[in-house]
Amino acid sequence: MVAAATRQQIVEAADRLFYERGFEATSFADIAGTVGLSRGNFYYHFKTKDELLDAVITHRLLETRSMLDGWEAKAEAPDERILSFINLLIVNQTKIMAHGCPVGTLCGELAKLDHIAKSRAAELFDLFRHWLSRQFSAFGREAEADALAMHILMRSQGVATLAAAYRDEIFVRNEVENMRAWLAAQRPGTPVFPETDSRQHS
Amino acid sequence: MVAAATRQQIVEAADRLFYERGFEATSFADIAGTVGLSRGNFYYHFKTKDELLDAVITHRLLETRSMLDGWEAKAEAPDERILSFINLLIVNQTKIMAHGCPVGTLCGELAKLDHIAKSRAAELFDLFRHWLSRQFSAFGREAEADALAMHILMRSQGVATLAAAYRDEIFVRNEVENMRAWLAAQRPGTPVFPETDSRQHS
DNA sequence: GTCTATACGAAGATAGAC
DNA sequence: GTCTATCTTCGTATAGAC
Repeated sequence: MVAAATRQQIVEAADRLFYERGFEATSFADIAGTVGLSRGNFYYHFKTKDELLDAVITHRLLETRSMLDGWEAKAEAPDERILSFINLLIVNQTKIMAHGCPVGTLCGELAKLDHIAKSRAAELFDLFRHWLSRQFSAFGREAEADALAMHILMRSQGVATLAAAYRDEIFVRNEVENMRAWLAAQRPGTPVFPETDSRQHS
Repeated sequence: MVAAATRQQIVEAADRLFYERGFEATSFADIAGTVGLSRGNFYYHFKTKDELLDAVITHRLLETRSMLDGWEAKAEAPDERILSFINLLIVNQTKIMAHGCPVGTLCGELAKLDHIAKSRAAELFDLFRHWLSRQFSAFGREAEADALAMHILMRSQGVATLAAAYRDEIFVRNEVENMRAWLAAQRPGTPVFPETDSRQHS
């Protein structure tokens, strides 16, 4: 096996296991076992666990960028693009109910460990934040674009956390519907009454 | 030292360290060092780490119940009581920006570890959920009380996660303000327009 | 590039003296 | 009830053969 290919396999296995079990709880032996490598050979590719974590974060950053590019290519309208973000909670529902949001849980774990890579993991949030912010600007909400981006990011994090705690599909569907309604109400010039009701529905 | 007092000291130290560093990352040596005990003596009080975790969760459940009772005693009006919950994000802002929400992060970690105590930790969420639900019922929103409770719980989790990732006080204040506005809009009979605007403000 | 063998330290847990 | 000493397991990391 070519080194680059093996390395890639390791990164992808680590990516999955870090998400499913957490960074600290995943051992080199777990990853080596998944890939079908010996523990010894592992160190030919990654000298330390932190180096591997860095590669995993880089991998996630690339994948995230590619996903955001895909959403941009798929729709011209900024609100349709933002809907792609909201729909991620549905698309990844099963995984999220089992393991939470990959970004939120990694950042949370690294914060508690006071890990050097904490700020790099937060770049994953930044990717979403700034992409969303650009969409809200294009939506005609330049002045509040960043706050709106943070708001919807906040909601997706809250939904993911409670989805994992309760494994409740109906809750997820409800909140996704609330997010869609909220988004519709953000359109400039939309009459606030009576179509958009800030009152929550069950 | 009386056994019960030492035990209580251990539980409180573990409670703090589990919150600050996480359950797995906290060793018996850390806790013993904090309390000023030898590692050996530790096992006189708790035979396993899981037993200690159980005691910590029990302790948190008691403290949470007592806090909720306090909020009920302090205000008759259900919306004022719910405001106490929202204000928790401000009262505990410093800790939350450093370590996230104690409930959300513990549930998240135990979920990844697939730990037996996961469901017990989720009882902490249940305490808030059902208390909030009762307040929304008293507020005149019986039919949607549980969904409203989940919604505000979701928001507080999302705010806590992003607060820890960005350590941004202004974001927290903004979102707390949004939560208050949302709550005001939940009062039955409140005109939706023009006072309550579902549009987000920066 | 991959393997086996092994060093080293950390952490959970136990035994037995005081 | 608290201590010291010790056992065991596991996980990171290294050395060196193939």
